[in-house]
Amino acid sequence: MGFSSSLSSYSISQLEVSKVARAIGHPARIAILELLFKKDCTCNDLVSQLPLAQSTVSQHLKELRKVRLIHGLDMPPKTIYSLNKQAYSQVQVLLNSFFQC
Amino acid sequence: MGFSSSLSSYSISQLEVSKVARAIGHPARIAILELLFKKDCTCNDLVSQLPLAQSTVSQHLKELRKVRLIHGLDMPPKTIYSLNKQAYSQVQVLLNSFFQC
DNA sequence: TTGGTTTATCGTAATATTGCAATCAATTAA
DNA sequence: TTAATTGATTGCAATATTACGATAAACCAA
Repeated sequence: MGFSSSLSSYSISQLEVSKVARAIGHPARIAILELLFKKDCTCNDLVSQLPLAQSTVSQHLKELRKVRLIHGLDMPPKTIYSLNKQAYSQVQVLLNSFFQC
Repeated sequence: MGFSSSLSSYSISQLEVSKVARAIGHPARIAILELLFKKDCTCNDLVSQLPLAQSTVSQHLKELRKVRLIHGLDMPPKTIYSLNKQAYSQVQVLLNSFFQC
């Protein structure tokens, strides 16, 4: 990222909050989280409900996995994606505590 | 943004959540919000507490103003920045309702 | 008036993000 | 085996973001 050179100037919690915020900072990723909240999906399931190409959706899934908001179960050639409910509520708590004080 | 061509494919609330998430998706902007939570500041006040040039801080302030998380009171040549506490708690509610269901 | 202070904006460069088509690897179906 | 399906990855282009210095506008102090 553009600020990687002065990463150390920010606190762990500032970095953490901004990292998850950035991860959900795209409408497609919000849409993916909402769809996965309803039920587990394969990548193709998601592609058919989003205005994006398969490779693009796969990329967004990768971003969400990177911050552990979702979980991919490998069943080749399929991957079953699901919400990581634990991480999900941790993020909820994290954002809440940021906005609380 | 890169997804502006298919903006209409997303719901208002998906766009809204992702927009505020993106606004707080940078550690400098998180730091600014935290500093403004403690007390109102001028741009220079913030510059002296951040590892960034004045023009960069001004740019971040503009982003935060764009989503109305902060408020700028013009007292030329100074501008007094403060949290927009109302918008702040609206964002809190917005994110909570997203994570709730 | 002149000089200092403050902050927004402009110009520019470096980097990151987003999106797609094409392809590859791994599996299943025929 | 051969063909089809699935999804990750690669390569690439377009655009957005981040950061800085320089500058301009608006005010105050001397």
